[in-house]
Amino acid sequence: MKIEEILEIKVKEAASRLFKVELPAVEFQPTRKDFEGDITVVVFPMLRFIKGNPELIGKEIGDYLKGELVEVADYNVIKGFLNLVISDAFYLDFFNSIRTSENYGYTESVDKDAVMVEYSSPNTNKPLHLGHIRNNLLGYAVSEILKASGKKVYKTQIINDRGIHICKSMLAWKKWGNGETPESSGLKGDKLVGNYYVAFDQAFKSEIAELVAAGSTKEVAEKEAPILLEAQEMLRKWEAGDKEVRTLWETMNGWVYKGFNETYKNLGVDFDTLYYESDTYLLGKDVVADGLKKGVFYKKDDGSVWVDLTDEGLDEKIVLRSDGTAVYMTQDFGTAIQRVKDYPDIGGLVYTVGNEQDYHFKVLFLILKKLGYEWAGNLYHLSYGMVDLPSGKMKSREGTVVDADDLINDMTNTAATISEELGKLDDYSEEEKQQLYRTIGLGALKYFILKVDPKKRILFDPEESVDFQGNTGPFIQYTYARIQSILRKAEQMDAVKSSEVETSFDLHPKEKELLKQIQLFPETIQLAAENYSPALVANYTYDLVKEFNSFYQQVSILGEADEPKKVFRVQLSKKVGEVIQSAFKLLGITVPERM
RNA sequence: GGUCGCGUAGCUCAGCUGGAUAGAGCAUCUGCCUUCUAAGCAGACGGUCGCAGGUUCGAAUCCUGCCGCGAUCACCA
Repeated sequence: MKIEEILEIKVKEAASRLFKVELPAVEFQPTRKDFEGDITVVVFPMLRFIKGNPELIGKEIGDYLKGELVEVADYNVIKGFLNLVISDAFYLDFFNSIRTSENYGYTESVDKDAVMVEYSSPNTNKPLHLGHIRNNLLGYAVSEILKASGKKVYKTQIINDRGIHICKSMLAWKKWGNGETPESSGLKGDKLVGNYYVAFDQAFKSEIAELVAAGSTKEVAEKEAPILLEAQEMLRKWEAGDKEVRTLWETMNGWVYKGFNETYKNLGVDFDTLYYESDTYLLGKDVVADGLKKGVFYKKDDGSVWVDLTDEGLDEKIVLRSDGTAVYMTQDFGTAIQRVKDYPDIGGLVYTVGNEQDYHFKVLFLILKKLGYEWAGNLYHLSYGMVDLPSGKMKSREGTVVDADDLINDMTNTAATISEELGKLDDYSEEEKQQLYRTIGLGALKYFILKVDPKKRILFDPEESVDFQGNTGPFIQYTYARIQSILRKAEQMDAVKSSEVETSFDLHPKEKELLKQIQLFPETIQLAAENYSPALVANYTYDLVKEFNSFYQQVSILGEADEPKKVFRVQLSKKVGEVIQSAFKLLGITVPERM
C-alpha cells in the first residue's frame, strides 16, 4: 500500500475520533524543500467540516498520526500545512521491496483491449524531415509508454503511396531521369525521388509564368499547366491499372521505402503492421451506405453524401462526392473500421498527426461515434505542434526543410566533437566510438524534442546546435555512465551486489530524496500514459538525475567506511541507473556504459 | 469573422485534479577537479505568470472579456 493511502485512512480516522466528522477526502502534496518533512497534509479543505484554527487542527491530527503510525516519525504545522516526516525505515523497506525487481515501474498486467497507435504516415514523394522526426519520436514513445502502463499496443502507419504527389515525381523522372536509379547515382532512394518532385515543381512554376505572360490569369494557369494535366492523366492511368504506370510506381516507391527504412532504423523506431493507402483508399464507401441507412448521413440532390454536425457545433461535412468517389474522411473511417476487423482485440486508436488536422479528427471521431462503433469512445488524436524554423514553416518544395538524415548526422558529429575534446575514451576502438557518438547525438536530439509538451510548437534554429549540457539527453546519459563506472569499481572491490540491504541506519537527506524520486516512477508512467505525454517521463528523469548528481557530489559512495551504508549506496546508485535506463527506453533513447 | 491551441525570467521550458515565498536549463557572474567521470556540483543575478474583471479562505492553474501568435473552417490530402 502506498504511504498516502495509509495516511488517508488514518487522517480520516483522526477527524472522526477527534472532531466527530467524516472527511470525504484528504489532500496531500510533497513537502516543499524549504520545510522539514516529506509529505504534507493540507488542512484548509478540512475547515469546511471542522470548525476551528487550522494550526491547532493540524497539531491534533499530527499528534494522532505520530502516535498511531510508526511511519510518521515527526511532524510540524506551518500556516495550515501539516508537514509529516516519514521514517527512514519506511523508505528503506520500500527500497528493499523494489531493489531486485526487473522492470520496476512498468505494469505487467495486460489490458484485455489493445490500442493501435498510428504515426509517421509519410507521403512517398519526398524524404523525411524534422517534422516527421517529431511525429515519429512522439508516436514511438507514446506506444512504449502505453505498453509500460499495461496496454497491448500495435504500432502502425498508413503509407500515402498513391495520389497526385507521387505521380509528379514519377512524371519528372520519366521526362528527365535518363534512367537514374539509387544504384547508378549512389543517392538514397527517398532523396532521389524527392529531387524529381522538386524538379516537377520547378517546371510547373515556369509553365505558370509562361501562361501568365501569355495573358492567362494565375488561377487558370495553375489549373491548366500542361505538366500538371500530364500528371493528372498519369493518376487516371494508375487508377485504371495501366501496366507501365504501375510498374514505374512500384519501382519508385520501392526506392523510397528502402530510404525510409534506413531513416527509421537510424531513428530507432519500428512498426508492427503497415497500411498502404493504395489498399485503403477505396474503403469506406460501404460504410457510407450503412450510414445512409442509419440516418447518420444524408444525400443531397446532386448525389453527394454529407453528415450534419451542426448540433455538435461543427458544420456539414462531405463524405462522398457527387461523382460517387471518396474523400479523405471516407477513407479514414473506412480504414479505422478495417483495422478493428484486422485486429479484433483493438479497443482504441491513437493517431499521431499534427495539430493542423485537429478539426479533421474531431469530425472523424464524431462520425464513428454516430455510426455506433463501441470503440469510438476510445479514439485519441495525439495532436502536436509544428516544428518551425526561424524563417517560418518548413516547405519541401522550397528546400527549406531540415532533412532527417542530415540532422541525425549533424547531431552525431557534434557529439563526436565534444567527446573528442574531453578525450576520455582513448582506449575505445573507432567502431565503439562511432557507436557512442550516435547514442549521444540521438539522445540529445530525441530528448530535445520529447521534453516539450506535444501541444506546443517547437522553434528549431539550425544555426544554434542542440544543447549537450543542462536539461538534455547527454546530461542524463552522462549520469548513467557515471553510475556504471561506480558499479564496475564496486564489483572489483568486493561482492556488494549480492548483499541484502539493512534497514537500521539513518538516511542521508540526499538518499531520502532519491528514494522519494524513485518511488514516483510508476505513477509517472501511468500519468504519462493517461496524458499521452512523453514529456512527463523526460522531466521526471531529469529530476531524478539532478537529485542523483547532487547526492553523488555530497556523499561518498565507495569511500564510505560503514559497510552497510556503502552497500546501500551502491545498490541505490544501481537502482537509479536502472530507472534512468527504463525511463529512457520509453523515450527510445539508449544509454552508454561510458562517455 | 467562427472554432481550436498557445502566451510563465533575456532565450528554451517545468509547474499534477486550485494551495505555502512561482521552479529548472541556457546565457552572465562567483566558488569547487592530489578523493567514486567537471557533459558535473554549490551559489549569485534575473518574474506585475499577456491584460482586465470574476469565483474562492487561497488563482500561473477554474470562468468571462480583451490583446498577441499559430492552426483550421475545400466535392485537397
